[in-house]
Amino acid sequence: MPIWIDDVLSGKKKTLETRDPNQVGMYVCGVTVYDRCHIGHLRSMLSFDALVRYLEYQRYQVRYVRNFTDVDDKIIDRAREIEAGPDGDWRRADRYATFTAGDWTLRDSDDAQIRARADRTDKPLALVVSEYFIEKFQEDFSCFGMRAPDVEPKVSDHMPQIVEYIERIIGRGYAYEAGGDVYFNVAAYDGTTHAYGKLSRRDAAAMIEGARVSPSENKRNGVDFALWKAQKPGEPSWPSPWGPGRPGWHIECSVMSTQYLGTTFDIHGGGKDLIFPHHENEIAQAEAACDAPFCTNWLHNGFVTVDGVKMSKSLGNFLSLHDALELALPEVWRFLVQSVHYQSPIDFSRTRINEAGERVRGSVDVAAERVQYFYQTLARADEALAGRTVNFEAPLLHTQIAGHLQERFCEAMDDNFNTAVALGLCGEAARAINELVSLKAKEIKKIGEESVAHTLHVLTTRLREVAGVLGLFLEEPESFLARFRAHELKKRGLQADWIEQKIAERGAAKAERDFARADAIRLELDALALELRDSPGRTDWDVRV
RNA sequence: GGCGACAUCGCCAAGUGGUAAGGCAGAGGUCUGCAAAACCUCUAUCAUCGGUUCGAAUCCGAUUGUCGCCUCCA
Repeated sequence: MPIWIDDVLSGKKKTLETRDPNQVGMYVCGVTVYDRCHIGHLRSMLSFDALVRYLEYQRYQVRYVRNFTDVDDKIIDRAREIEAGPDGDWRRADRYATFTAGDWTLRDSDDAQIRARADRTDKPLALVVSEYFIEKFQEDFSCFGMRAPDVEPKVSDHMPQIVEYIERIIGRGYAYEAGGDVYFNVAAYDGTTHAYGKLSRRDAAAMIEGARVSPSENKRNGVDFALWKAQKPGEPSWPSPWGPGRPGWHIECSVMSTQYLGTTFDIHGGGKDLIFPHHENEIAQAEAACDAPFCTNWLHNGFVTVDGVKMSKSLGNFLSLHDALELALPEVWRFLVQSVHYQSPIDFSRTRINEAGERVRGSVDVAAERVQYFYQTLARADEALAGRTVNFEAPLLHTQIAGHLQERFCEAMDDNFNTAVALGLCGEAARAINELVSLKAKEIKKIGEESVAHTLHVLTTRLREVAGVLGLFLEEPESFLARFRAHELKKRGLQADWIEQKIAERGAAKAERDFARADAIRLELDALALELRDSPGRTDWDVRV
């Protein structure tokens, strides 16, 4: 079955065609390492992680490249701020207006560590900054169990290639040197067989017409963009035919993607915000340098909004990965990301009380509850199946879902990676499992014990397989649920021992048929969002999200 | 100002020509000492208006509203 994708370049939904029918070359724009990552980065990484996993499930051999941009203006700015020290004027800049005390604590701690590292090396501070945040990236993302890229190239390791690439663009007449800078000549490029603006659907002529060149720049036209920037005092630099300097933003992705995937490759991904100018310029540079089509399929993930507003640096309303992990376990975030189609915005919210006084569940909390539900379901099924031999000849029940889960899952994923529908199917499977598990002995006898066991076995196996493609429900249920409880208790400052003791007291009261006292204890725990579940001979408890 | 996207049940969210997935919340039920969990049942004609079509949430036009890109951003 073909995979249909919504390709941004052609603007159409089309079948995924790859150069080699068995292989996919895929490049995803990683992060510029000047600060900690936030849940916008997470969303992007997880969206493309699901995509890679699904392609591999469909037996494609995927070569996955994700870069680090470790040479950039913002990194240099950060280095300057660190140099100025924690009491510098930079602290009062607008972009820090929304910083909380907690934000500053983390910030100061990062800066202090970077400074300490810089003291032990001769490297420019900016490179120490980027190395530090690459490490933090790896640390912060390690718990998500993402499929690791095959290559994670860094700009600083590719200077000769970048210089050579720029020389090629100049050689073909699409770029010019001016005062140690090199600029891409949009007018020259667009005037040929190329079309600048084809990805973002902009009219190059109008942009060239309307753009202004600021007096401080050496550009011939305002839309021209820097391929190489001459060194300014105090900046890290590398040698080049145009004098010491550093690459502009965009060029690194053209160079590194074509180096590792070939001049024409299959999939390019990134956040929607990168369409213009970043990806537009990547295409222009690559097609100017290589004279071959660049990437053939472009996919962009939607934004994360916070209470309906786009999360952005300038608004200061972003949630760092660090804070996100205090709120919820990695798998909950993964579930949240995949419960929404990758192109749609995801609104992140906490549970709140609205104007009408109603409790409105926040998206993270709903996701947490669903993940808990799935693991509880699997735990019940495992328990029901423990020590049983399955008769595969017994008639299958719930055939719509048990017999066709994989098929329907693939249908959903083939349709532009619709993980939202895919998770809906997982929910159907879980409901069927719960239905079977809660059957009474005589109902089971009536239906056929072997049929029930066979169906349960098929449902759990298929559910795990299919959800596993999305990176979900791979853990042992008991181990996940234990961590889940621990995490929730910690957030609320509760102790498991204390709860167990309360439950024991309630058990004693129940044994004496002192139901008033038992109910009082139940209510006390209920007020703390703790649920008790009585079953013959034992009382289980859980946290309500 | 230029360009683009979106508007689906109280909330979240799938659905790109064939008659509205799913989740949360709500109501009723099974179960239970009472509960909870789990399961069952119920709850929408898709912003408005007009058009194309045998047939539209899905295509076209207009209107209203929200948002995004054009400056850093996944």
